[in-house]
Amino acid sequence: MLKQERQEYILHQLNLHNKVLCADLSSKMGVSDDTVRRDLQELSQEDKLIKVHGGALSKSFHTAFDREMVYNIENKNIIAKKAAALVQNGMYILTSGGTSILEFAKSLDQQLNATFFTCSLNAAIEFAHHPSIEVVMIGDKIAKESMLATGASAVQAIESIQADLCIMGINSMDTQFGLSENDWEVVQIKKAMIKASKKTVCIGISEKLNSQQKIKVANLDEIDILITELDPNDPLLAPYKQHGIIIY
Amino acid sequence: MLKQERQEYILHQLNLHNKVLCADLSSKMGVSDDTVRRDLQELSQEDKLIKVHGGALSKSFHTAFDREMVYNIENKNIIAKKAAALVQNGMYILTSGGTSILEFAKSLDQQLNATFFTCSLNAAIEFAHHPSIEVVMIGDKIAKESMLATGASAVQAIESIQADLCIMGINSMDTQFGLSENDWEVVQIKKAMIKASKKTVCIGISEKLNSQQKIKVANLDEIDILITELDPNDPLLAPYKQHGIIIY
DNA sequence: TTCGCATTTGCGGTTTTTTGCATAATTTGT
DNA sequence: ACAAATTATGCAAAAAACCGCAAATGCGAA
Repeated sequence: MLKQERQEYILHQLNLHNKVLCADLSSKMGVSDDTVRRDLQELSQEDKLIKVHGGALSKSFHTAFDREMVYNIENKNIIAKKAAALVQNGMYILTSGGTSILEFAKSLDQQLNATFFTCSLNAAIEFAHHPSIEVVMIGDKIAKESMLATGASAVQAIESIQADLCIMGINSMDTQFGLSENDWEVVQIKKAMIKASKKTVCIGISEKLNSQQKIKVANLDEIDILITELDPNDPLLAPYKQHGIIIY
Repeated sequence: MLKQERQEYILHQLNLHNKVLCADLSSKMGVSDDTVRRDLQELSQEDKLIKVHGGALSKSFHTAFDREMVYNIENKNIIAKKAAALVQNGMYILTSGGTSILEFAKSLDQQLNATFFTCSLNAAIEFAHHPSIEVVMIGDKIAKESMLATGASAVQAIESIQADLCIMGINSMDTQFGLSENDWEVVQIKKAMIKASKKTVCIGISEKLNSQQKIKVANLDEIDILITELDPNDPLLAPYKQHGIIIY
């Protein structure tokens, strides 16, 4: 077994189990403990994993959080305020989940009277804190990573709604591929939401722009409005403007 | 189990329960008391927790000290553990919301494989933190005070379920009036849940016993099991036992 | 292919870390 | 104050990591 091969295998196992044991690896790969140790040491130096006595732990599980998180909250706040301005009394609004949406929920005018539909547990809670708006949770099996209700029943429920606005946090957007996601179930939900709304608003920090993921949610022509933290005239947004999307 | 893994597990448990017992940890993780003690000592030196006799306390919790709170949380923990013991692999379980249910969710065995249905946003989130159980959120209009989905659609959804167990936090219970609540919408949900389950388990601190509220949820004969923080032989529970309810 | 060179790998011996146990000391609750 | 439970301490065995070296392997060039 080649060195590269081994190291890829180690990282693969680490993604699967979040932990690997030196002894396991050496017997599985048919090499000596020392070799495994050296592999782990290298990978650790490359910052790919965390080496511990007896094996290694996945890095993603341990850290991975709250570095740029803090930085982005400011931007998300700018976005949230712009989005909140679009909401008017009496509207029926579908929303996805995600941190941008949570900020949006916090930014809503306290006098606002509107009805929000969402599949996201966290978003539902945030909306429910608001004094006057109505919140409808769309239920189904919960996808744990995203805390989103997904499945046929949720899609059906969404299909039975005629909303004025769909406010959607974006993961990836691109002039070629449009709006895309990595999770098939979530994609089904988002597609249904867009279909069920008169207008679709995408919100997200500009980092998410010009990137794509595996599964397409919608073409750009299905998107009506795009909100980022940038100035509407920022050149980064020009290509989207050319596709007929209104930028705020 | 690796050392770092153990320590992360300890901190995780501490976030969940605000308190851990040496003995609990050693049996859960399959290591000796001494090892756990040494782990706690290290974590304590790193300022990650506060070590006390018999276990450790969460740092954040210790600062905000509230006698009443602590007292009730301890009781709710006792209740939660008893309730968790009733759940077996493969079961379909309906649950209501409330703090007792949240504690119950935290106390579930990490290896458990079961499916939980709930109308409570908070409960759904808590269940979804569990590594292996399935969570189904039953959606509808959110009642803000209780963060519960209520309404005809939710009731219908519940009616289409055949659950093994219904675990219900109680607000008021009484030998005369049975189980009662103040919110009409919530009552509809709870009634539907009891009807949809083979067995109904009521959980709640003993304070809630021998009190009644405006609207009846169920007669005592519809309740199979009652769990409080008290010893099953406590005289306070005797009248309920006489009504054929099993006490844990 | 074959040769030479750099890298990689395995092994023996040593050091360090970790863990569990026994016993003594301490704390807790009654 | 006493009995039970919890903790500290010292110690020994096992596991893992480290070190240096020689053999093996991979790789590029002749």
